[in-house]
Amino acid sequence: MSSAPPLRKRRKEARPSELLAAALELFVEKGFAATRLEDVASRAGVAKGTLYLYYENKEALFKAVIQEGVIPVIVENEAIAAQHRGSNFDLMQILLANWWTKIGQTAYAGIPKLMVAEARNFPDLARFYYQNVINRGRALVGSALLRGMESGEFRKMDVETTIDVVIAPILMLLIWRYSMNCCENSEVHPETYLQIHMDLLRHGLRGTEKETRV
Amino acid sequence: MSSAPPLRKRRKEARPSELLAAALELFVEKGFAATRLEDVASRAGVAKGTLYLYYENKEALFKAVIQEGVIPVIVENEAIAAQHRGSNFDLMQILLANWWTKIGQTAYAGIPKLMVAEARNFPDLARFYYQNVINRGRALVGSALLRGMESGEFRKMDVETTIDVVIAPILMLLIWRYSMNCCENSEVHPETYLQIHMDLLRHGLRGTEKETRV
Amino acid sequence: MSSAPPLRKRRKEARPSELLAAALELFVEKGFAATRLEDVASRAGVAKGTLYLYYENKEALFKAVIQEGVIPVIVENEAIAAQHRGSNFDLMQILLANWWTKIGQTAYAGIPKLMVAEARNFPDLARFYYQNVINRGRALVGSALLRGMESGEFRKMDVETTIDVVIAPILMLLIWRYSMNCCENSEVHPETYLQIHMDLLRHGLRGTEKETRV
Amino acid sequence: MSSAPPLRKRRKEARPSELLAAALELFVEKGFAATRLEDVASRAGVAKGTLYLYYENKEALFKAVIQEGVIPVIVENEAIAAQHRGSNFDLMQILLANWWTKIGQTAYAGIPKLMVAEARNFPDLARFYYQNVINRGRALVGSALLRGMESGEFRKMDVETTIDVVIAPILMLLIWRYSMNCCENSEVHPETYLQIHMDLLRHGLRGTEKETRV
DNA sequence: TATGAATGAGTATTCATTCAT
DNA sequence: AATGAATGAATACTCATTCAT
Repeated sequence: MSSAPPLRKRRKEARPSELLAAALELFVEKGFAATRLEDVASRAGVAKGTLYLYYENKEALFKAVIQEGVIPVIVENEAIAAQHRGSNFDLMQILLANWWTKIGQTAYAGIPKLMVAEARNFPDLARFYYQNVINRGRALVGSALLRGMESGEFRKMDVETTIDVVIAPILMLLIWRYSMNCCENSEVHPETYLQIHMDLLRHGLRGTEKETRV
Repeated sequence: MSSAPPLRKRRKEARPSELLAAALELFVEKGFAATRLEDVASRAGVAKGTLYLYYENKEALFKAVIQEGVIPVIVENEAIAAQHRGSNFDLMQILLANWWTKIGQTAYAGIPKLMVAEARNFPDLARFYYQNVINRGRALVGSALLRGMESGEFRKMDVETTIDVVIAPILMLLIWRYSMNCCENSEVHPETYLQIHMDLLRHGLRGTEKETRV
Repeated sequence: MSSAPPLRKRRKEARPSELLAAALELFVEKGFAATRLEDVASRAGVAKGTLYLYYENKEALFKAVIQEGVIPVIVENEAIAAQHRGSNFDLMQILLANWWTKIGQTAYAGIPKLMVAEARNFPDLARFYYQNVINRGRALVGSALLRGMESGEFRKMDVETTIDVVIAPILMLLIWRYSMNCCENSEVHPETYLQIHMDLLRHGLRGTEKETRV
Repeated sequence: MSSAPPLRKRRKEARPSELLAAALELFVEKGFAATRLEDVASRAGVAKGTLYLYYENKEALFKAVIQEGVIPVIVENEAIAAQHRGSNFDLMQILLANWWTKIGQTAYAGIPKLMVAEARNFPDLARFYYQNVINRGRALVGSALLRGMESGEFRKMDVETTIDVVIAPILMLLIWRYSMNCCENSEVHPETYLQIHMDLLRHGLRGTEKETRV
């Protein structure tokens, strides 16, 4: 009780992240449409109306979840990529590792499945996510692939399409976990999965020796 | 049995599949929750109440859609695999081609996204789908991979996990198409995509020359 | 039970007017915004959802009330005016008498006050009412005034403004009854009120003898 | 007491009228129910909670607005009438002119419509308004009419009812302005309107020459 | 069989009011 | 006195399901 800020204030500052955490959990668990804001509020320990003091509506809440949770990782990865020198395949591994740590192993891991499931019904959200997450993520992979192809580290392929093929298993890993996990034997070991994916890619993307020499 | 059966009877017998077709389209387009049974009925040319003569409720209709949808193609592919001799990579290409023709290019293409989106809400349906579609699909890929590894055509890897990595981009192609397609530049060219996927796999799975010789 | 139409059908045909009557009562009693559709429905003896089978939403219900109740009287009066020959003051008396019988002495009498009270908050409704009721009512009075001025029956005055002055006491009579009626001694005797209004108008509008002769 | 009192104190004492002014504007603009107390507070430059230090609740605020609004003008007109000698029609014109200046051309002009719209919901307020404003206003007009009839300046008519007929267009002018003004061509020119009203009255009320002589 | 009229549970959002600071 | 964070009651509208015809 010495010099702590008043309780009211302390709570006010903590509210947004408490609300975002509760919203993330419920969105991931039940989907966007099926999540009741009253449940979000009560999980965060406040009343329904309080939520509206911080977020204008359900969509704004969702966007905030994405904004706070996912975009920072994209930004981090953009910085990593900008500084990186050397093997482009190594870069992709580093980006993946960071993404896995910050997203794949956290509560945010449920977001890709959430987006896939709700995109059609909430085009605004889909567009927001597409522009702020997907597009930027694709750009990261794309530039690594492009530079690798130019340097001879990778074979020459259609870059835009290759991006999607490269990303797909990574997304699918999470989508799987948050959809079909009901079925017992569907337990994938993520680290093994990612390792095999990258292993296949290493061989699959590799330029011919001739090209590499050049 | 000379001419076609009387119209009314034909109609009556055709009802279930007409309803399923209408339901598939709408479920795929809007998702389960957002699909109105009235719309399903009117697209099938009947009144709302009629639907309930054939399916107990919305959930039963959904299950019927899924169950009718995909299994026949699995059966076909199982026959193809049983007869196949020679390169296991070729076999995988053949299975994929058949699957693409029968599923990927038809209205059933929307089912994977639908299952992913709704699995959590319909655990027993998810289990059904898992056992009858996913497991059998995985088994097909798995035996091709296994035989390929044994023959030296493929490198040795953890088979179960590799199955998932191999399948993931194929599923993701469809999931993508039925979720994020709202966003302009997300136009993937499926044939190119699949070709690159198989191309990466060909190189990625290939056994070392040494092993192959053995 | 001889040849009566089935109960269901009979009720279906009666619904709209039952709903409109209930809506009129409640709108007039509580105002548009404060009227709960659930109350309208239950006063009409149906459930909330049933209302939506007949009227798309609250505003549509309101417009229907006006359409069914008020506009026909306007139409009648337009027909009366079209056929009328002779004194324009007499015409105004006839129009007023009809309006008083069909509106002023029925449940629709509450509508002017309703519109005045809610117009600002529901501009769509206001516009609808203005165009379909007020404008046409003003036109009726306006053409009587104009012809009367041309024939010398009335003095020459600014017609558009005179219309409003002539109509005002008539509207105010109803507005008064549905607002300040709470106060005991505010009991106006409508027939006397209207008679005095017309009496004042008769003298007030009268052309000079000179003009009349012309 | 030389200079103005300290700012803070002046502020405090000015609060109530600042709040009433803000409330009047908003009540008139949006109606009672649609006015948000937060908007009233912020227009008056205080926080929401502050409002409750001065007025117990929304209803109390509304009552205060009405009570402060109009009575002073009634008092003025009562004084004018008490002193007046000569033509009773002239007196009515003078009273109207004063009322128009002090009410019709100020923010108070919105009060009649406000009272009409809300009287049903606030019966005791309506009674207050009736007794303190309407009744006293009617009495002013009534005594002018009565004396005019006695002197032969006006025809003999039912005084109580004539009062209402005479007042109606004046009230309606303001009611109109604050309700249906949304609709384009409903632009009334107030001065013309009032002039025509008084003009009609002058002729309408006039006693027969015979009577006048007596 | 087939219809479609009727039902009523379920939810995002607003805002008057309270009260800890 | 003044603030503004927190509360929770209140309501339009949708749609799966039922059942009289």
